[in-house]
Order: sequence, then structure tokens, then C-alpha cells
Amino acid sequence: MPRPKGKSELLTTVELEFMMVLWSIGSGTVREVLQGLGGEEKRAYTSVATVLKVLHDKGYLSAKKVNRAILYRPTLSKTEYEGKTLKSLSATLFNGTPTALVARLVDDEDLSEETIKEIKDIIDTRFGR
Amino acid sequence: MPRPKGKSELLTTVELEFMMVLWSIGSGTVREVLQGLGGEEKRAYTSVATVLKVLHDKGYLSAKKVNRAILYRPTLSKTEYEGKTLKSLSATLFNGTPTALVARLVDDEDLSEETIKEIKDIIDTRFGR
DNA sequence: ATTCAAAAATTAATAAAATAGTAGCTCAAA
DNA sequence: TTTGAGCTACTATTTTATTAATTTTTGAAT
Repeated sequence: MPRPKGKSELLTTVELEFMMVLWSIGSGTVREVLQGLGGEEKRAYTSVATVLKVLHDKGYLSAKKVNRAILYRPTLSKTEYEGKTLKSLSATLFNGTPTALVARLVDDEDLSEETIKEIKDIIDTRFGR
Repeated sequence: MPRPKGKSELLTTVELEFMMVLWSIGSGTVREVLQGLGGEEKRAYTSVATVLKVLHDKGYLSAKKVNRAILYRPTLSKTEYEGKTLKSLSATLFNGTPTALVARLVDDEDLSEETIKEIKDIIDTRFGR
């Protein structure tokens, strides 16, 4: 398929999975990321190496040689990526209006009283009342 | 076109694009959806037919024969899909906590005063104050 | 009944995402 | 200085997504 170039360039499922590990450990080599993936999926070492290389090519990771290995480090924080994702989602599904997104969120999840209060507090704290 | 395997997660980019049309027009045949896509992409008739068939196989569309054509209709409302998407996003990126999602949203988008008020109102309306 | 156009069904081609095998480099230890 | 463990680079394969051509079916008009 023609790759969606010029678009927001979000991560694929597997890329995101790997980035989660790196966001968690700060930086890591292929082996360390492989370790961090938690025995479930049992990928081959080279599979991990390939994806990390792709992420580096895409600019999501910086690469620094440490001894023989390459140490990868995110160039984008998880927080920044979260924002990027939300903006993209807002644009595609919610007509670019965060309001609609919030409305949907509080409707669908069955939120506890605590959660509701937390959300209220966030809004109030950010923008005063 | 390889049919998707059992686990029907979220919609792909193109599938979503097509569903948007159907959510907009309520229901439609292949030709009507093709029309609704707005001259931009200029897909072939059969491309549209294939994707709609896939969406039907995935259960996102019901199909009813009308004259010679098949009339497709969403089995899931856009609203419901929005909720599904948010839940998925919340799970993968925000550790399942809507709070974190809202926090990120109000931080990243630069919201107008109006928008902020709207969001506040939504929270207050839904859960009293 | 025959023809024909419009539609569905089938099949195929192309592309991207995901996984991993193979080759070859490099450095430390024997 | 040879060896081999550990690594990257390169290549290959498989699966999924996207697009579309080809074939078959259908039903209405002639």
C-alpha cells in the first residue's frame, strides 16, 4: 500500500511496543530492548535489531556506539508522542474538536467518582476557575 | 484481498475512511460510497466493493440486497466506535487511565477559552458539581 | 429468448509491516 | 595470532493492507 507519507507518521503497533520499552528504560541496546519486551512474544534478536534500525531511520531514536553495541535513545518523549497521537485522533475522528473527544471519553468509560474528580481537578488546575 | 483474521481490532485507515462515509449517509451501495468519498482519491469501483466486503466480513456492516445492489449499513455507530478507539488508546498509551489522557489533551492542544469552558461544562453537566 | 449493462464475486498485483536468517565485522581472551 | 562470542548489516520471507482487473451473475429492455 502507498505509505501515508507526509501524514502525521504515527508508530505502527510493533514500533510502539518497542518505544514503550525504551521510554521505560530510558535507553538501551538491542539486547536490552529484547529483554524489556517481557518473554511473551519471544522475538528473534535480529527482528528487534531491524525494528530499532527502522525507528532510527524514522528519527524516533538516536544512536550512539557504546563498545560494540548501539545504544538507542528516544528523540521524542512519551508525553510528546501521546500529544501527537491525540491530535491525530482528534483530527480523524472528532473533527478536530477536543471537546467532542472529552465528551466521548466520559460517556464511555465508566468512571469512578475518584476519576471524575481527578479530571475536574486537572481542568481547574490548568485553567483556574 | 486476503481476508482479515478473526480478531477484528480497530479499523485500518482506509476502512475508517469508508465508514466515515457510511456514518454520514446512513447507508449506501458501493456506488454511493464511491461517490461519497469525494473525488480526491479516485478509487476504482471494485476497490470500494472489496473494502466494503471486508468490512461486512468483519461485522462492521450489515448487508441487504436492494434490486441488484447490496445496501450496506453500519452495525456500529460512529459514537460507539469513537468510544472503542478511545478505550484502546487509553489502554495502550495511557495505562488505562482516562485522567492521563485528559491531562495530555489539555496540555498539548492550545485550547481557546471557549473550548476550555466547553470541556468544563461537559464534566460538570455529566457529573454535577 | 437475446442482448447488454450494472453489479457481485473471484482472482491478482502491489506495497508495507513484521519477523528472522545469513554473512561478515570486531574485539577480547586463549 | 587465531578463535569465537557478540554485534551490525544485509537479505529474505511471511502476513496484512490496499488497489484493481477479470470473470460471473443478474435482471431489465429489446
